[in-house]
This record gives sequence, structure tokens and C-alpha cells, in this order.
Amino acid sequence: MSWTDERIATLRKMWEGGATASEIAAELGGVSRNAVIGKAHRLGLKARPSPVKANEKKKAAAPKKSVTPAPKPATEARSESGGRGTAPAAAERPAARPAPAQASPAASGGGASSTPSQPVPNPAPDLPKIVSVGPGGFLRQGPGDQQAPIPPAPPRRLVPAKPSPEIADKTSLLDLSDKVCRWPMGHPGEPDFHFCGEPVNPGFPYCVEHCGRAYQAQLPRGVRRPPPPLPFGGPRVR
DNA sequence: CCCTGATTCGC
DNA sequence: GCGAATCAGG
Repeated sequence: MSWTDERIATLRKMWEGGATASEIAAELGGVSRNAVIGKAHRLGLKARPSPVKANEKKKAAAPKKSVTPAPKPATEARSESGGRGTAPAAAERPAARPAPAQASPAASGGGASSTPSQPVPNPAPDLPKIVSVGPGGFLRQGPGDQQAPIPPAPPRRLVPAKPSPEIADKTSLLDLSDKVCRWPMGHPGEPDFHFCGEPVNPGFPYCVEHCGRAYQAQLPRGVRRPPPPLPFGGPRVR
């Protein structure tokens, strides 16, 4: 599986949104958690609460893999991608993951989506920002923080090329704005993946219909909810 | 044990 | 560039 533009875009989005590498790998499919991390680093985006790097002092002795590997007990069988059946359901995470407010260095030179400054002041700068990853691996936002994640509306006419004629009239990742519904249709990486694109329910990132899907009232325990959410596009076929 | 991200290094 | 192997903290 290669890193297409779409897959990289999904990786970027989810990574910056605070999704774990495992979740991203599960969403993308065909790649391991390590691959996601490695790619993220190669893309220049990193800096995220790392359990290992939490307490870093100044400089530690570099543990290098020398040419003379120490005799290690044969504790092999590290299964990565196929081993543990980590639930791919990133959608129904009960607790939202706090997104660390980080200054993106934007190391990529030709990066098209560089957002150096935030023109719109955050109405509630003191409140902890809650960002969770919704179905399809895009960011689920609280109704309050509607600051434009994609501030400049991309010049539509200068888009280099349509990925495929199938989605020519559909809402692609580049077409997203805070005016259109961001509900994903299909799965990222699939040829006809697109977004809903209907006008949003004002104050929400989705249209009225998908707001009904995204924000569901908490029902008492034991109450059976007739249709299991069934995120979008149906179960993944893989 | 499980999870996490970081790093190294052979390919 | 890619990602498995490995490391290391929670």
C-alpha cells in the first residue's frame, strides 16, 4: 500500500486531530501503526504527548543498535499489523482526547495548507479544547468551536486535477469549509470517498441530517437503540 | 500485560 | 522513502 495524497491527507488530519497511530493505521488500512508513525515523522509532523518523551532531560546516552547485537533472549513474535485485533471503531470513543495546542512548524516547504496564524480569535481561549475523531477520521468538533479549521477557501478554479471523474461533482477534502457538511461518505482512500457537502446546520459542522447522527442523546442504560449507528457507507469491506 | 510514540536501520 | 524491530514510558 502506497502513500497516496489522500492517505497522507487523512494521516495528517487525524494525527493533528489527536488520533493515535493505531487508530490512524486502522482507518487507513493496509499499514501498521509503525508505518503511520514513521510516515508522520517523515512528513515533519510530530510533537505529540509521547509517553516516552514526557520527561526528557537534556541528553541521554544514545542507545544504538551496534553491529554486535547483545545476545538477546528469543522473545520474538512481535505481531504488528495483523496480530492484535484492535477495534477499528474510532468513532465511538467514549472520552474525547484533548488536542494539544501546538504550533505547527510547517516544515514542509511546498505545503499548500499552511496555517501560520489564526485570524479568528477563539471566543473561549480558556476552555480546554475537546477534539475527537469522528467516523472517517475527520475531526469532530464541539458546537462551540466553530473557528474555521480551513480558513482560506481554496481557490477552486486552480485545483490541479480531479482525482477521478466519479467524484467530480462531489465534495472532496479540498472542498470542505465551515459552510458545508463534513460527514464522510465512504472511506478515505477509496475511489469515491467524498463528503456530504450539504449546507451545514448553522453552528455545527454537519448538515441537519448528519447532526442527528453525530449528536445523539444519551439514552439510559439498557435502552435498546433501534438502529446501531452504522457510521457511514456501511461496514468496511476488506 | 496492555497501550502509547520515538528511534534506528536494513531494505 | 518505507516500515519492522526495538526501545521506553504510562
